[in-house]
Amino acid sequence: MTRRLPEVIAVFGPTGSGKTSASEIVARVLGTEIVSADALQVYRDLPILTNQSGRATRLVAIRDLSQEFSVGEYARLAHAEIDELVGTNGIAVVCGGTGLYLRAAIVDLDLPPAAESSARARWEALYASDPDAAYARLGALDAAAASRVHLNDRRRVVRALELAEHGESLAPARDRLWAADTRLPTTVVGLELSRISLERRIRERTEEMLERGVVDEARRAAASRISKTAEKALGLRELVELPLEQARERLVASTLRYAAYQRKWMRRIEGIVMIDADRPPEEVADAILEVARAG
RNA sequence: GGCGAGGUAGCUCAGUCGGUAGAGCACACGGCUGAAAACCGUGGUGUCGCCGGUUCGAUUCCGGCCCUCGCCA
Repeated sequence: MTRRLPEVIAVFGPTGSGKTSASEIVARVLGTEIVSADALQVYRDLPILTNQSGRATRLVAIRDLSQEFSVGEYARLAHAEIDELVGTNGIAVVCGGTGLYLRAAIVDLDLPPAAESSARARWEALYASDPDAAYARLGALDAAAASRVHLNDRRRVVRALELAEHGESLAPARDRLWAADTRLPTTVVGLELSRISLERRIRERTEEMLERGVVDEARRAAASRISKTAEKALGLRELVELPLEQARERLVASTLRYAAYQRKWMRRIEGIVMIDADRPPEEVADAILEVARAG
């Protein structure tokens, strides 16, 4: 008899680390399903560009391109999916490359509420006309939040003002972003890969995307109404605007850059167990299961 | 071969009326609590094509050479 498994296995890693294939095997072995932690895979009209798996994965392809999406919304949905899987199968696999979303899935971030769009527009306007005044206003309303936010960080200054206006604060009561206290017993695994292997995989995958028709996908997306969150998908603009050769190189380069950013997240997460991902998915899956069983 | 334009950071380029140079992007590091594939902060990484001349001092002015691009042969 193996040791008791955690209720959540979270798999994090850079794009191209093979976390999806490995997680699919893990989920199948454990008789459960995957909850995605990816901010762009939520969009249903970008299956190729955002590397959506052909298999059913929760929280993938749930939004139209015209819709905004956010961590707050994601956190609620993810908790519901995880709780359901744990209820029926005893365990859930969370897999994704968006660091903040992965954290939001496994930790209770206790995010303050969303702002009304009229309030946001009002503060945006103030910031646009006079950033110093907006920042000074924040200092008066919520000094703690102001001290955490830089004057030039328009997005956060505006957000902090929205919250301060309603007696909420951007400065959290408890800092849980990096803390190890999870909602449920959780094992967090990080997939590691040398830069060389990563680059090779990203190049291969980019070729594959082109063969599968990303250019058309991007053209269709660009022609439709697209939200601020969806338009950030790497390569979307380049694939539409640049000649194929240039678009290909830019996509590879920006994906590599993104992978480096994801590595930063991996390093920050407390209690994460790193495993070598430079081997076949079956072996990676075995390694993940082993880590999970070891507690 | 002739004429013209150019050679400055990893890339694209600005600049120095002669006092060893700076932007954007890239890169590195850091931050982040409802846009996170987002947003923000800090950092210049350099034989200023090569050789010589003038000068206290040349990346800058002068001469020669090399290379790139364009036009004409």
